[in-house]
Amino acid sequence: MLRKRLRKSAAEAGEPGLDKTPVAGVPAPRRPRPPPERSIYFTGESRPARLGMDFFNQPGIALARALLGQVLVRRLPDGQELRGRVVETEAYLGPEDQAAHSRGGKQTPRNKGMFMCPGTLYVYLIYGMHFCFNISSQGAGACVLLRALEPLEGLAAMRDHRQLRRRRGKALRDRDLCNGPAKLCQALAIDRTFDRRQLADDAALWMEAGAEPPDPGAVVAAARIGVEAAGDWALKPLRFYVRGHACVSVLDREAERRLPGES
DNA sequence: TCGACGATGTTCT
DNA sequence: GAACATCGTCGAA
Repeated sequence: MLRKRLRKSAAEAGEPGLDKTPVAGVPAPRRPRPPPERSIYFTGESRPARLGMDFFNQPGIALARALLGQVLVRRLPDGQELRGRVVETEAYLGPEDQAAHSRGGKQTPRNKGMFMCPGTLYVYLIYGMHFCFNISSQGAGACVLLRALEPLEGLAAMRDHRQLRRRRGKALRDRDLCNGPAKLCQALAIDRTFDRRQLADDAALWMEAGAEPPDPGAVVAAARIGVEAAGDWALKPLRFYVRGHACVSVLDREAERRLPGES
């Protein structure tokens, strides 16, 4: 009962309009902004196009890289839109990948979304209390896990959502709102009801083209997180993140040193 | 800032 | 009954 009340109040707390609060330690977004006195909602300026099926229909590794810099949008029931730029992903390659839920071609009611068409969401509960958010890619049983976002818009609502589970009232830094797979789900109010929905045509959740992709030379390929039991597959560089970005969940200094141009 | 640890409940063997 | 693609808190440094 109390929990229900808390959820409701958080959903109602979001303020409409753009939240221009910059993220500490993050270069200012390069997305062109309208003059301050003119809201984009009243100028007729259109938002970037939603990414369609064609975008998601690429192999897991390619999609994991291509998602960096794109913008995830969550429209709340009250109409407010939350936006975050993707800064960290992990590719799961399907039956051969010993770290994937689809390893060995295993298909269960839970992981069905992994086997559905590219752009299908696979949202699952982990450790009994957290949700993780995946996007199906090309190839049966292959998908991409979103691990971290840079909050762009609707930070107040994100903070409210994130604060629900925390005992102490200490305010979260902007960079801590979405820097983990379960954190971003919590901040954007993404739960299991989104499982198996289509990112290409859903009314409450979609992906928009980012202003510009990260410099390919700034994308770190590192081992995935939390899959130590997967043997050799745990070591493969299938996690991708934007080097130097404050919102990345886990840094891999060794992998960063392997980047071209690094000594 | 980092490491240890407990919370929590679904899913699968 | 064990495993689990995590997170928040606390105490030590």
